[in-house]
Amino acid sequence: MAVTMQDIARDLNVSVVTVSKVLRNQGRISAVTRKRVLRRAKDLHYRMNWVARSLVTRRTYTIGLLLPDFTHPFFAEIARAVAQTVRPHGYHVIISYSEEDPKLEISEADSLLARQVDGLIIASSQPVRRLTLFKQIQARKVPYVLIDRPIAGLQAPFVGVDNRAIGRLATEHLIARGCVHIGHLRGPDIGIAAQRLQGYREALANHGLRMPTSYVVDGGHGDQTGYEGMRRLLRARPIPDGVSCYNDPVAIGAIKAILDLNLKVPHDICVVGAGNVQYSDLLAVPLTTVDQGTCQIGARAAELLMERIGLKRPTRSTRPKKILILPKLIERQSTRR
Amino acid sequence: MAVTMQDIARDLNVSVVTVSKVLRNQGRISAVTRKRVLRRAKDLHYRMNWVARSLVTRRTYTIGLLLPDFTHPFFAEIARAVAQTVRPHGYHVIISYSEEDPKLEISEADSLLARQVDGLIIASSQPVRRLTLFKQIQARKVPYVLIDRPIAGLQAPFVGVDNRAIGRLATEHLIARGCVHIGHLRGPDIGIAAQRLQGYREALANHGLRMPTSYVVDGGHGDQTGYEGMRRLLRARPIPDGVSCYNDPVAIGAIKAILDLNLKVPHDICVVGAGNVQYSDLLAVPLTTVDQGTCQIGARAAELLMERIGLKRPTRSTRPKKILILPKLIERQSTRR
DNA sequence: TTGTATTAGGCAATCGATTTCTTGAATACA
DNA sequence: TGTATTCAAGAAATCGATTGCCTAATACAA
Repeated sequence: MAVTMQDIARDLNVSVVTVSKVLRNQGRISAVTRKRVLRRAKDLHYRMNWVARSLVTRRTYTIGLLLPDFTHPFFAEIARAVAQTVRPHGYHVIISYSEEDPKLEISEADSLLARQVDGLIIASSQPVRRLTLFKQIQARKVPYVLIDRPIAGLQAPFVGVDNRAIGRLATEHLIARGCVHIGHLRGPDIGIAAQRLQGYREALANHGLRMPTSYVVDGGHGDQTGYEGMRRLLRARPIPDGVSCYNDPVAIGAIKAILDLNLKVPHDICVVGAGNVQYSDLLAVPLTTVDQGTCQIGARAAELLMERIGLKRPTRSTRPKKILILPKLIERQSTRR
Repeated sequence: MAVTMQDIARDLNVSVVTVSKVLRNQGRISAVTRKRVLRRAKDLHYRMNWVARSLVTRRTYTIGLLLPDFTHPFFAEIARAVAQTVRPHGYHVIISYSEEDPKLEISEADSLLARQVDGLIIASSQPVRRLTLFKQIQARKVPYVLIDRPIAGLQAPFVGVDNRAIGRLATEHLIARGCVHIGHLRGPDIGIAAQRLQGYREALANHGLRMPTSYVVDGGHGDQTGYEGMRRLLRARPIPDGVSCYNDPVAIGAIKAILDLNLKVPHDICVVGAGNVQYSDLLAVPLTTVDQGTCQIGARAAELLMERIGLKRPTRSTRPKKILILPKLIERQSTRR
């Protein structure tokens, strides 16, 4: 059986209350008693039972992190940043993943709440306009922060990257590198992909450029689909001399397609990805990409959550913060000419 | 305030005990009462308070996963496999990472134990012969399983990959592909790297081959060091026509070095990595590698832990299991000729 | 001397469940 | 009819802490 405060109290002929107070540095305790308690606690290798404490304080010092998939480097890095940020506050992170399944996401969220987590960070895969999950969480008055994927029509704190800026940055970089026929391999995802596409268009517009509609092609979200998308894009005339891609895997697929046609990257065609995934610099042609500040997303989200957990009274007054991380262009081989 | 069993009991004029029994499907309860309780619970959106339950049952249905770094795809995948495996048992996973810092690892383990986790899975970064951490855990009688890195002199369940087999498989594959001058870029890590090196030597010996000592070169553990290692290896005479590498990043660096000298992979030199990291097939030359069954490691470790948590009496009788996952060769471009 | 503060520490209730033991009523059996 | 058995439900103790209020002792001021 583990050592409890009772054991210490009994040994020292004091009450558990006294022990508890000493161990929390709280209340008025004489130096002598304090020393005795501390001493005995150390001797017995006493460790607090956090479950018991949590029951009465209603704080578990645990947050839930609900992601679609933490194998993906993007989410893995977020997880690390979150864990790192909350650690100094004495918090731990319970992970959970939904595999992009809205039902599973709800049941996992439920189960995290049952464990009395003090807060939640969610990259939700709920379909648009399905707010039940969030309403439930709100009803339980558990603070939460959304990340990566904003939910339309929801008043909730959010941390994500500025996807329009990503599209803009990538495209402007191509323009700066002298590309004049700039295509875009767009992604499948409605929200994010659409915004990156919009950024692409904005950049063009800002520079008074117009591209044929055949320059925007669906590139899916993986290297396979990126490859196929690029094949299609390469049939456009004039052949593009620059491509901005929905994400890195798509860009990698695109580069393959280009090389397979005996064209050169970046000599004939420049390629920009987005995401700055690990190993981006180990590829056939190291990929210029837009870094989406993954660490920052995790860290800011965690900070925001800590803040909201901190204030007991959920201040209805202030509107929930939305934080947009500014992406940053990372130039590598694939556009350097 | 959240709904408790009390609320249900009061509403129905029954005792909490009855409610508790119904909700756990335990004890003798009449169909009528059961229905009433269930009904009311649903109406009030009752959710169990797991903290309270844990206090008395001494089960938190939570395990701790202590890794050096879960940003690394290897560990990320293990984390996923673990979470997936324990989910059906009603378990959740608290993650913690040590950043390869033994001190931090100890304090994190401590803090996980204070949270009353039911078990621990650890990829430890304790230096050799420092068993204090594990002795501590054992003293608390919390089941644990080591993964990836075995700890010498410790009687503890372990799940990892057979590293000798990795070296052997890689090298035998090169032999099968007709390579006759086979080098090895070894890693820095004493335990694992040494075993892979040994596997390399075994394979050669099994086929009656002998290589000059200059064929074994330190390749570090990243692509940068792998690049440099390969440069050195390329100065050996005769120039190797096959290289087995400590891990994938090293192999990727090696391929770069080879290509930079205007040699062709696999035509002039075959390269085999180890680890089968994500994106291995997106590289300049898709990399033949030895898959180390990452998922399996996580899954088996989790199963083992569930098993040990299951039996109340820690059976001292059976010696702790050591499970070695058999690696598997994945052939891609870099050796296909 | 009396009254008021201050200090050190403990009592009892509480958090929200589970567990063990009882109890009273209904039913079965002799 | 009397006794044994079964059944549904509850009382009380418990898990290991925290919290608010109380008390006794000492110090200080009037």
